[in-house]
Amino acid sequence: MAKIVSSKNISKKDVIVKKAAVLFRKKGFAATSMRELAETIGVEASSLYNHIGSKGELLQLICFKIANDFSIHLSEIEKKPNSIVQKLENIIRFHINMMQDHYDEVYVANHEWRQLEDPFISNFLQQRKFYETRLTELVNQGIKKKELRPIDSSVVVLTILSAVRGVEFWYRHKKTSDRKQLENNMVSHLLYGLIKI
Amino acid sequence: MAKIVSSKNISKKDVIVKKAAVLFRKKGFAATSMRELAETIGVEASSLYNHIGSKGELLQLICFKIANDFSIHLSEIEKKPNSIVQKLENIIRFHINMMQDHYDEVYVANHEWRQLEDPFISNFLQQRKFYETRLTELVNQGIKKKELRPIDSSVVVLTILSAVRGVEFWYRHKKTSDRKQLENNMVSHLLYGLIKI
DNA sequence: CCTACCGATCGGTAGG
DNA sequence: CCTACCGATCGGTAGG
Repeated sequence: MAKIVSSKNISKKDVIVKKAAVLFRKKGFAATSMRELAETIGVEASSLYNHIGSKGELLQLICFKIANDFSIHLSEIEKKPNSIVQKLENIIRFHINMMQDHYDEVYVANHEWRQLEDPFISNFLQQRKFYETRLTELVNQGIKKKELRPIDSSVVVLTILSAVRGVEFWYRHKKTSDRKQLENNMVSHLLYGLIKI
Repeated sequence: MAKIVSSKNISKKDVIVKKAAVLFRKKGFAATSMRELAETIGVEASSLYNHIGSKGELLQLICFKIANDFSIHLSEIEKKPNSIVQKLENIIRFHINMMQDHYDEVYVANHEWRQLEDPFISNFLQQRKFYETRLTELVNQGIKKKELRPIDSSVVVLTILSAVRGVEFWYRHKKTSDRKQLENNMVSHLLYGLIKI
C-alpha cells in the first residue's frame, strides 16, 4: 500500500465547517437548515452527524476560531517595540485583511454569535470584552504619550472596530476596486481624519 | 356616546410591531416565533393575525420605517445652505441619535433585512444604495471645495456608516456613560482623526 | 380574542 | 454513507 501523501490536509469536517460558514453568512444561522447544508456538500443530512455533533457545534467552531486569531495577533503586536500609532495601524490593517481573506467566517462571528448556546455565548463575550480592554489600554497609552488626541479611549476603540467591520459591505457593489486602496484610505481616515487643515 | 379622546393614539398593531422589534433584535428574526411574540403581548399566537398579515410583514414595517426616516432627514440636510463639513457632522449626529432613540428598530433594520422576502429585499437594498450614493456625492463636493482631504469618497461613506452602527455596542457595557459624550467623541474622531499633530 | 388544528419542516437518532 | 423515522415546533387558518 502506498502511503497517502496529500499537500492539502483537509478533512471532511473542515469542508462541512467551511460550507456552513458560507450558508450562515448568506442566510443566518437560524434560517439555515442542516438539510440545506448537506445538499451543498452532496450527502444526506443524517450523514453530517458522522463528522460533527450538532448544528450548534458548527457555529462554535467558526466563532472561536476567529476570536482566537484576533487574540493571537494582538498578543504579537503588544510585544513589539513600535509606537502606539504604528501598533494601531497594524491592528486596523489586520482587521481589514481578516475581513477580506476570511469573509464568511468573520461575518458569521460578528453577526451570529448571539445564536451560540449558553456556556459558549458568555465565553465568547468575555473574550471579546478582553480584546476590547487591551485595545483601550493601547489607546490610553497613546494619549498619555501625546501621540494621540485626547478622545475618550472607549469611543475610539468602538469607532475603529465598527469601521473595520464595514469592510463586509465593500465587495457587495465594488468588486473591481483594489483591496489595498480600501485599506489605505480607511487607515488614513481613521488616523488622520477627514477635514483639511 | 362620548367621543373617544386619547392623547396616545397607539393601535394594537403598533404594540405588536414594537414588541416584535425588541424580540427580533434580541434573538434574530428567524429564531423568534410568533408564539413567543404573542406571549410577551399576552394573547394567543393566532390572535396576532387579526392585526397583521404575516410574520414577514412585521419585519417589513420595521425596516422600511427606518429607511424612510433616514431618507427624509438626508433630504432636509441637502436643502440647507451649510458647509459640507456641517452637513456631514449633522448626518453623523443624526445616525448616532437614531441608534440611541430607536435602538431596537435600527438594529433590526441593520441586521435582519436579509430575512426580507423577495420584492422587499431588493427594494430595501435599492433604497440603501441610493442613500449611500447621495452621501458619496456630498463627500465628493467637500473634496472639490477643499473642505475635506482627498480620501476615496466611497471609503469615507463606508467608514462613517460603519462607525455609527457601532453605537449599538455602547449600552451593552457602558450604561452609565453620557450619550452626548459618546456622540461628541465619535464626531471628533471621524472628522479630525486620532493623531496629534 | 380563543380553541383546535393543519401541513411543513426542523434537528437529530436508530440501525444497517 | 444511506433509508426510515422520531418528537417538537413552526407559521398560519377555520370557525365561532
